Amino acid sequence: MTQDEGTQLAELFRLLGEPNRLRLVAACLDGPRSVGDLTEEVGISQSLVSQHLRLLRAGRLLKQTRSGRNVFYDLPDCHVRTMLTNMMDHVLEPEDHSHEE
Amino acid sequence: MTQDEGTQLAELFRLLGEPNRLRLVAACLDGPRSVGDLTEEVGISQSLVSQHLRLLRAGRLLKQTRSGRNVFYDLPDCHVRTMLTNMMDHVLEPEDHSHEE
DNA sequence: TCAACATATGAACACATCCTAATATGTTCA
DNA sequence: TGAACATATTAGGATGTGTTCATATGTTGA
Repeated sequence: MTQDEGTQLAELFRLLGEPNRLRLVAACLDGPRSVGDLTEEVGISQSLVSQHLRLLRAGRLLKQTRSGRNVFYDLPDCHVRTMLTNMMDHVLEPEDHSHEE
Repeated sequence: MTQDEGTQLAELFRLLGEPNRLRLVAACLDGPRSVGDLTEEVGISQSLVSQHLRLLRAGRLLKQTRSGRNVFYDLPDCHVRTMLTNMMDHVLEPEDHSHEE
């Protein structure tokens, strides 16, 4: 892992390292969600949702699509979707301690 | 993903979301490293290395083993190792944009 | 065009975080 | 025991981050 790769990778983790932001991303894993839906689902203020969505957009973890009055957020491509899904699965799967030292 | 799982998972990502810490963990993926080795490999002060190692220990991403004057850091079990290795692989693998919208 | 809705932005504050410098703790060997 | 080495801790300052409140922008339908 080069110095630069490390910095980029850390930036990705940093974005996912805030509970509200992680929930926003997780909520989009099953398909596009409007800001209103996300606000309700995550249970924080609309303003705060928007602030976090801006960061996630800037980090290319979510993309924005307007449809009428609503703006929908979704993962930008299948690579990111696969990566995040796998990361979630790995981290959330029940731990097997049988091989611990 | 429950509220609580989200918080725990975010905490893991937060720890990996700092470049120096991420490099410390990455440096341990190939096997135990002494604090001295890590200090040299990551290129930051010994004090700072220790500070970050403490956080990684607290978050159970690394475990500590003393051997004489040296203290070695290593991943605590194969689950964590597998998880981190996969995460690195996924994130660092060259992106395939052919299916982007 | 105007009101109502949906989302985004800007400013400000409290708090967390990273870092450095100095020092403490623990270990080995003479 | 004491000097030298290896690692950990503490305190402090600078900077960053999450949040709220107020307000701006963009969109629809009457």
